[in-house]
Amino acid sequence: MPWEKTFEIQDAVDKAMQVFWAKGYVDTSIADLLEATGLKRSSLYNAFGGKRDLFVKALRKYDLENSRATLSKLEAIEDPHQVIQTLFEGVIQEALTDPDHKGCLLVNTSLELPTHDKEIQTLVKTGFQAVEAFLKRQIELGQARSELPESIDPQETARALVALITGIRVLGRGVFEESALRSIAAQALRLIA
Amino acid sequence: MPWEKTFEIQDAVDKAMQVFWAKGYVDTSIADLLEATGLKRSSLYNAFGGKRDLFVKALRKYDLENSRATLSKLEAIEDPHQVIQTLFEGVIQEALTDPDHKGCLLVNTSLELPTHDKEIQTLVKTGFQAVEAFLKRQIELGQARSELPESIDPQETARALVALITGIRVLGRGVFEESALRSIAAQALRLIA
DNA sequence: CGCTGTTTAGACTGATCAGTCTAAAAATGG
DNA sequence: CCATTTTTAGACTGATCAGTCTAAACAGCG
Repeated sequence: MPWEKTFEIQDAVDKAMQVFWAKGYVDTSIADLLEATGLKRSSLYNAFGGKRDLFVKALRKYDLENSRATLSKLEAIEDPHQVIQTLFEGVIQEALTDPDHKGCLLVNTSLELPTHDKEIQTLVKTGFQAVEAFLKRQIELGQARSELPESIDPQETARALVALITGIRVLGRGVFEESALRSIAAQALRLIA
Repeated sequence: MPWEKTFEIQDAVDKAMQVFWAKGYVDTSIADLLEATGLKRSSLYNAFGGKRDLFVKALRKYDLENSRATLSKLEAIEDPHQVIQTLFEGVIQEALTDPDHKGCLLVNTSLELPTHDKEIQTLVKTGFQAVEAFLKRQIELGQARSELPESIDPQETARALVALITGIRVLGRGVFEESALRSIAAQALRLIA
């Protein structure tokens, strides 16, 4: 018990996350998870409770290490306008370069499990709220520094930007081409100009 | 064969559509469809080919009778600005009043079957393109009548509006409250002002 | 009424699913 | 090197899935 195997466990969650991300919750079978993690059936059920619990762990990991980590990195940029532009560029880059077109696990989950599970629902909700709050802060910061116009409403604009990112995430999975996605980003910048 | 039962068939497709819309493709079982349509197993497999074929029929019906029908109705309004505003109001109203938070079947499908099926993929894609083209036409019409500023790019703006609608459709399923959805609509109108 | 072809009723099939359980293996601490 | 505890291997369970098939009911038409 002092001796621990958290390394392998985190690695397994990461592998599981990739599968859930690519195939969605329902389409991912235990067999898929066993293959991806390399774990054996009993080990998986022993280490995590079952499919749902593993999914929650994977979703938490995604939220922390993909979503929020991205926001943290962006905070290093000083210019708020540049922060938002870079955020949209990153989302578009991900949509264009990912051969599997996985999109965003939080967005995908919000559509797949609309009412099913309270815990997951809350997780998704707070994930989105984090992005909204981040954008609102950046806009306010930009206004305080007179780099963004005072005329725009930070709260409302942040929400619209979240909607646009969500749109890119969904439409980027096969409906829109690169030029269309870039159009969205361009219009997003118009909202903060 | 002269004697026909197209009435009942269309009715069955409609019932099936409601189930697919509410539960998604994978979560809808044949048993669900039998219960909803009132058909018996053999009748369903006889009338339609199977689950996937029935889904395609349901999706086509949705595209025609929900999505495109809405656009047609909106075309009766003369003022393009009013058209777009009414469109957004309608989407928000649907999100707020539907107790099941079903969202939009085309949006839901675009996330559920990203790569699976060529025919469905195309169906979803053209559904979105219809909305984009509609919005582009309205913007151009508004510019021709000098009711909308010449400075905005009809194509780009139309795409951004599609992304915002998609965002509302996704976020309206449980992540955003009424005020947040209204913020998005307000910012959408800023894009055409 | 009786013949023909279609529709219904529902049992059945084989596959797959998530999750459990037992017994062997491995690793710990003494 | 032994005893205790955890981990692994994989057979097994019961449920559910989409889809098939046979036999009975039921049309239409002569």
